[in-house]
Amino acid sequence: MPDTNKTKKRGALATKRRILLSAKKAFAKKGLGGARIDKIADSAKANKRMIYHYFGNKTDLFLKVLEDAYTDIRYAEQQLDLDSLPAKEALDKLVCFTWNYYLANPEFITLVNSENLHQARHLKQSKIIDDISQKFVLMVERLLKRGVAEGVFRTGIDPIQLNITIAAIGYYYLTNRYTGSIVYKKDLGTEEAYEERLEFNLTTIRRLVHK
Amino acid sequence: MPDTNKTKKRGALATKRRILLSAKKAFAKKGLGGARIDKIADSAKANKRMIYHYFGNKTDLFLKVLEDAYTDIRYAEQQLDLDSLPAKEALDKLVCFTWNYYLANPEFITLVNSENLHQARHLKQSKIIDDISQKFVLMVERLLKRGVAEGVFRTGIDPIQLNITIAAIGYYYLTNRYTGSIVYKKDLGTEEAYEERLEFNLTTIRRLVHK
DNA sequence: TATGTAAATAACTAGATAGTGCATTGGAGG
DNA sequence: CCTCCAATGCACTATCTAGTTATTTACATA
Repeated sequence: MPDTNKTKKRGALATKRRILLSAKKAFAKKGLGGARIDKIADSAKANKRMIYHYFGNKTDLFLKVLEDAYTDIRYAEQQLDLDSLPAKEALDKLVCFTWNYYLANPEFITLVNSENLHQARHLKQSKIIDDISQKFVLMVERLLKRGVAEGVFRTGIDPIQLNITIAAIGYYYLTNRYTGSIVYKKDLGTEEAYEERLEFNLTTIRRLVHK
Repeated sequence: MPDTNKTKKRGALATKRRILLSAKKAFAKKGLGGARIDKIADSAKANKRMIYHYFGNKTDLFLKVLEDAYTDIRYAEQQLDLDSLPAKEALDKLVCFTWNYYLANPEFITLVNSENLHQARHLKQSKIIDDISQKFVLMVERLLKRGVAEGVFRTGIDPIQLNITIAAIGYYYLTNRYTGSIVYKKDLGTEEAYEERLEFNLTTIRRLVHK
């Protein structure tokens, strides 16, 4: 019988998954440089040797974690099915989704931050990122065109700049809420503060595209 | 003759300055965890011992670098003299200034990023941040009120949310331009790309406050 | 010129840290 | 039951790192 590849001799796949999950947490919390291989192995209830066995080295492990993070968010975006909604509602939905995704998956933000600190050195080598990104950009492009056709969006909006802006107003708030809470002398990390911010972001984007 | 405290026996003040400058570069490039005390000492053309002599330890040095970075930007903002301009022009000026400051002082961004990764643990202990931040928040508050009085801004805009948004749309673009260039298959780091982004940001904020 | 003191240096320590060589184990196929 | 190999475990290394101890050097003042 050939190997089913579902579970090898001794839970190989499960071990791999545990390592990836622990690595994601560690890299998100401490960055590539700050995360420790020994601690990742421990918290994955695996042996350090397995990390090198399955992933080669620390930076390869980091790349894999990063690729998975991008794959996950891009997949979730595709499930939004924006094409079946009126443009205005679709855009609102995208803004809400982006915000809620960041909130529910804080590792995504800090992983991306860490990679940008390294000037995307690892992601540049990735062979899967191009594919999954393209669909996402096209989706927003279609949405903008449709909004113009429906007569609710103005013309001439660059989809890339819009995408970046939607990400920025959520992402920045969440990454910088710690220093922000000190500078503005207000706890930006409460449930009410989050709701207030989402409302403000919806206004910002609606006004940006409005005719 | 008592010590003038300008330059002690052997360039103490100059050594301190060189250490701070090197530390700023190192922390900005690698983060608190990634920066190396030995390398900071070397590139400051100082001895490692001097770092401990003048700054105590690594985290204290980091806090000092961070405090200086905040002091610098808040000081520069005060020089804008927004109160003497019509509200609309003043707001444009603030958006441009923020963008150009980030562009000209990339260390500021990465230092703040690093501190947020640590949940502002160090800045919380700072005794000077509160003071310098307050003036800044009040400045934007006055600007918004004046814009309403002049009849050019709508009412009910939260100055904190506006501040955060102005920072976000510049800051996020610049920190994430590396992964962004891959995702959007477009070099976001060119001079033209920067000009395009600033233009877009001005539009975003103008539309956000517009009556 | 002598002297006290701050500035600077070098060598060291104790503990981490990424990565490896090699032995062991356990389960699937024969 | 046996055999084989992927999965696992353990101990080791070479290097690095924050922080320290002990010492020397240079200058301002008397």
